[in-house]
Amino acid sequence: MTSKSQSVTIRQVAQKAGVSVATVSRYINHNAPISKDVAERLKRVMEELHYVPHAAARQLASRKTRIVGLLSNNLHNDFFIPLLNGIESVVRKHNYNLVIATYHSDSRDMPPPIGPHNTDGMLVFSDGISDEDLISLHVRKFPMVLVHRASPKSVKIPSVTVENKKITFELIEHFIKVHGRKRIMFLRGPIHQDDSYWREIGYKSALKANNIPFDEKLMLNGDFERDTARKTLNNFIANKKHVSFDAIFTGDDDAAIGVLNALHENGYRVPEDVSVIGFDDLGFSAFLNPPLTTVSAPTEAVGQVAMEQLFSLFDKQFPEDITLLPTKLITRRSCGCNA
Amino acid sequence: MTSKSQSVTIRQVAQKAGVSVATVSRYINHNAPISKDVAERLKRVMEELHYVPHAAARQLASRKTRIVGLLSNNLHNDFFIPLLNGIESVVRKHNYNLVIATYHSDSRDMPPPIGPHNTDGMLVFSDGISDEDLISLHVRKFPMVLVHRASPKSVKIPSVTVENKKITFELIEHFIKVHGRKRIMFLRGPIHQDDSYWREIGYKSALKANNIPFDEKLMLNGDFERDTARKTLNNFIANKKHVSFDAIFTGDDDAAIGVLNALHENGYRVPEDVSVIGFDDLGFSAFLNPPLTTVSAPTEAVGQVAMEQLFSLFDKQFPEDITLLPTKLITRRSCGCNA
DNA sequence: TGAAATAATGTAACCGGTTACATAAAAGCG
DNA sequence: CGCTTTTATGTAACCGGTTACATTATTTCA
Repeated sequence: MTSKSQSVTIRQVAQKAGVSVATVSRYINHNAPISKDVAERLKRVMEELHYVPHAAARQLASRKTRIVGLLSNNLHNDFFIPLLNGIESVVRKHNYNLVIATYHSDSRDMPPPIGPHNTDGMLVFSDGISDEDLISLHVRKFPMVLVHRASPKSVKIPSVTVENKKITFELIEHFIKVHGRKRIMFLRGPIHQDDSYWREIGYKSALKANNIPFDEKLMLNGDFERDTARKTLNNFIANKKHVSFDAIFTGDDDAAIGVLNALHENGYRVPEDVSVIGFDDLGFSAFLNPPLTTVSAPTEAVGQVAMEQLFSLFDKQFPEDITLLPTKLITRRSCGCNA
Repeated sequence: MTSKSQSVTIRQVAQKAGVSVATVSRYINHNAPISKDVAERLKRVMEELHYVPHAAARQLASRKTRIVGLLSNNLHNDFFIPLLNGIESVVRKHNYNLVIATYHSDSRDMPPPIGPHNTDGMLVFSDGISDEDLISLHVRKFPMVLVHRASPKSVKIPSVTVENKKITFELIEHFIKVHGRKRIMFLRGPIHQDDSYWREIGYKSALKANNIPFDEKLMLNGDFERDTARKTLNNFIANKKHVSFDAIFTGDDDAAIGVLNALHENGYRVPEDVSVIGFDDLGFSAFLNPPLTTVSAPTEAVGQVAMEQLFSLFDKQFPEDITLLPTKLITRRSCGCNA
């Protein structure tokens, strides 16, 4: 053994088995008939040599990476666990690899770390990448599926997310009709985030349908993040003592944690003083203090469906433009139910 | 434009800029002096052509992938969010890509999806891969760092995890000395899991130090998972009504959720009837019902440190064999404190 | 039974970069 | 000012696979 840790190549296998490299390649890829005895010989030799085909060489020659990407602006939300599990299960089933990267389009001069140069396609979560970049990749035929994000208007990139508007309408009406709340705060998510947009629409239309005027002072930024939500609400309470509120739709469950925290720190009782509803129904939500009323969203299924759609694009099949998975209100104590 | 979506190659760039491919390569990699005007010309041409170097080709030629892997047996625990964030931040800083894969060594006949053939090194989380495979990779000089797992005895693979034994000793004593508990249950994690092992040692030694006999009926499998923990405890309660218990160390916070759930379903009050302590201090833990007493573990830092160590291996530097990050008991209501 | 189809394999070009080696021009220097 | 260094660039082999094309052996079948 020389000092250079030379890896075993297909030619070494071929030589040792007394066949050509083409035959070895065919054996590896099962894409041409191989005689019984040659196959057995190859199997044995490959084991003896611990041969594993070099991924980059295969990729270069075959023009396929068997890698799919997931691009996101960050990985902070607990929500990623079910999403990732859904994605990963499908990737594994198809025998692909998954690369995960975060990217903010404001990190200009850096191109997205995932693209046609290193993957066969990708899932785009949220607003990590600009419409412009998205369109540019799409016209170059790079397979993509959007997750919790709408396609830019000028193109049709498949998009998978959950029903937001209708359920938000319902939950706001729940505040109003079941618990008699009128001063309902909405912590929206990141600006331009698509779920947040539709939740906002649902929020406003429910207010309107119930003759409650929209008060922009009650719509704050929660960023779908624990810490932002907590800070935002703390600031609000500190600076706007005169602005009353009796309910909060926190945007999502992660933000709900920050909200419960801030309310608690400031002496508000939930649900007596303030009624609270989240979104996602993460694993811990039923066990918060108080148990969180929330919207159950099939996040793992979103990941699975999106990834299946990406694979269907590889086969030149075209999924629905928009796939909306169903959501459902889960009432627990934080809104005032089950007291 | 021909119908084949031929990607732009380095030769096209070279030709259009009137230089050789070697010069283009040098410009891309900044590894040799380039004259000012050639550099500018190349920059312009590359932009015009939307040139992006083909990853596989670079990998094949340079013998480096600039990809690191994370191998795990699953991605179910919320604990992964901080871990992934720690890992990802370091990966991004070094301008690498991250591939994530799950793998059970019992899925025999399949080799691990991550290895020398497609990455420059990897982080191994937990028991997804056998000692045997680990050793085999290690002797072939594949850079690895273990996360929350000990190195096989016969080799020295750097390992990063948290202080388990001492803190578990402390928290068990907390049950005993502060809250007068004597029938303390321990839900261990997956068998052979290293953290679980040391927590078990800490548990037993605390019992011994306080003259409480170890009762094996009180040590059950919780798997560090919500659902397993809930089922295990439900079964226990159903089948062993005669076996009393007044405290539970749940193993980790995720399992704590299942435990709180099961206790609630069976009419036990926490902390009055049963005192509960978790491990990890995940984001939601302070807001469970009741707020969970737990051990704060620097999970994000574990991810960062492990990944930094992996990169240091690339530079032929050798980190500590074992890195133990500090842990701390956080008392909240579930144990009986702050009542 | 001879022609056509099929099975099994080999040869060598090619995928798109990197880099060792060579060379020419410019700069440094005694 | 001739000689050594340094700067800037080009040529072409090479990384480890895949696959088009060619070839021979074996079946199939009218």
